Amino acid sequence: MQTDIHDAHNGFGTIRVYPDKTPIYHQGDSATRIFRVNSGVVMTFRLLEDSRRQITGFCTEGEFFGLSPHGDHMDGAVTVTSAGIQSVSISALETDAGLRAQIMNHSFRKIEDTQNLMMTLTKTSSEARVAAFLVMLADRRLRRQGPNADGLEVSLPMSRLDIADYLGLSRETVSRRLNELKSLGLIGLPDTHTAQINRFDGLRRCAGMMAA
Amino acid sequence: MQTDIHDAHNGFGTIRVYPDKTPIYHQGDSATRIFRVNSGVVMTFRLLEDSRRQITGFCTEGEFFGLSPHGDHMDGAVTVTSAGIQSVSISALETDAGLRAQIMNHSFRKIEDTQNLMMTLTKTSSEARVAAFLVMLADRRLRRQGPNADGLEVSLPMSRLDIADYLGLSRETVSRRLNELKSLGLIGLPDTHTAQINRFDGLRRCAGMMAA
DNA sequence: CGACAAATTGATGTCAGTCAAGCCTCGTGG
DNA sequence: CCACGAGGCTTGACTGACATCAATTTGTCG
Repeated sequence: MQTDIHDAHNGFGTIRVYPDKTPIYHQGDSATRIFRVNSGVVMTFRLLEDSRRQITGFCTEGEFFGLSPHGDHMDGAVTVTSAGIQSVSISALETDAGLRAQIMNHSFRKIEDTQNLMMTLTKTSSEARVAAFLVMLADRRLRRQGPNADGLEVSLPMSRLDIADYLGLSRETVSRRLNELKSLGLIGLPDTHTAQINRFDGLRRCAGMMAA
Repeated sequence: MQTDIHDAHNGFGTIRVYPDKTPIYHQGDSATRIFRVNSGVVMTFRLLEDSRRQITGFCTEGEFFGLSPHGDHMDGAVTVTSAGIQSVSISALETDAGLRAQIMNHSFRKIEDTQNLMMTLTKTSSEARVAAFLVMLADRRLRRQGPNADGLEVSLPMSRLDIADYLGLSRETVSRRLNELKSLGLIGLPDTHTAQINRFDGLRRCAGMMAA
């Protein structure tokens, strides 16, 4: 029996690997499947008429995306890096109680995450937002790796513009604030797509709240 | 048999009427019940350490609130006006499939609403936000009443500060933009807590996008 | 190695926040 | 019935943070 990726199953429907910058689905497409990131990074985003963009999330291993209330996707999804993605037909929700519970749990968490993001975007300075972004990535990595906080390197596979569209800033401001955090000694930037966390506590404090 | 409000049932647990400005639950409380607005207006909000506040929603007739992923409420809830509120134990989710479906549907819609709010807060001018807020209230009313768009009066039971904390603005800016929309002829303000929609299309256009 | 895209850096403008003062409304008590 | 007071709303002047525009520099991929 050949292992056609379209037919490969491991308890959550078909599995497939996509190269980076590949659209998984488009905003407005009818939603027939539910997706889960197996490896790599996927970002979801919403577009406005005038081509403005809000990135609604960066999904990594284990996270679901593509959940839609009615027929249509309210966001689009694209791989940031090469990514392994599992998917299952939406109809599986009706039969599989375990999956349903998992999705429900994920939905609640998603609401919380979205509200957290909203708080960050509306109540904090550009510096705090960039710091919060780095803290989020670092936390995510720490959850999977050991708790060696300081000295940790996190990868930033997305472009500055992607970060900007996630944080509601301009790409210039993202650049400025990153270099500001660097000159404060909180982080290092060995190369454009890597950040080194020097003082995690300081970064957290920065993310929490910062008047100026 | 006496109709103790605590024991009154109509298919969705107990019913109770609260006066205005009454807390229903507090942020951080353990979540044991799910709520549904029967009449009146309830607002949910999240607080930050330094007493900043983000209002996450104004709930009216038929809307659920108080859904929490884990044990604790991630937001607080207060009545804006006098309000009739139904509630049911969270354990009913396990037994009642219909309720579960309803809640699930609501959760998806909530994610969408929250993302929409986020778009509004991060991508639009203060004028557009205030216009969008009025459009939302008007739409909500139109869904229940006839489709006589223009001339419609919507009530603003919440304070200017509440609106500001919903839209991520200062109370002064809310005030300024409301009066601006008034002098543009799009709305009328017969009194502080009432807005009259004069040109609904214009208001929509304003809400959609506005450079200046 | 060369060309194009992305990122940085600098200069300037603008929108909304803050501070401060005045107004209007409503409830209270004389 | 009216005077007073308190809280919420409005209006104005000023400030500041981030966007925008523009020019380099750096990075990447053929």
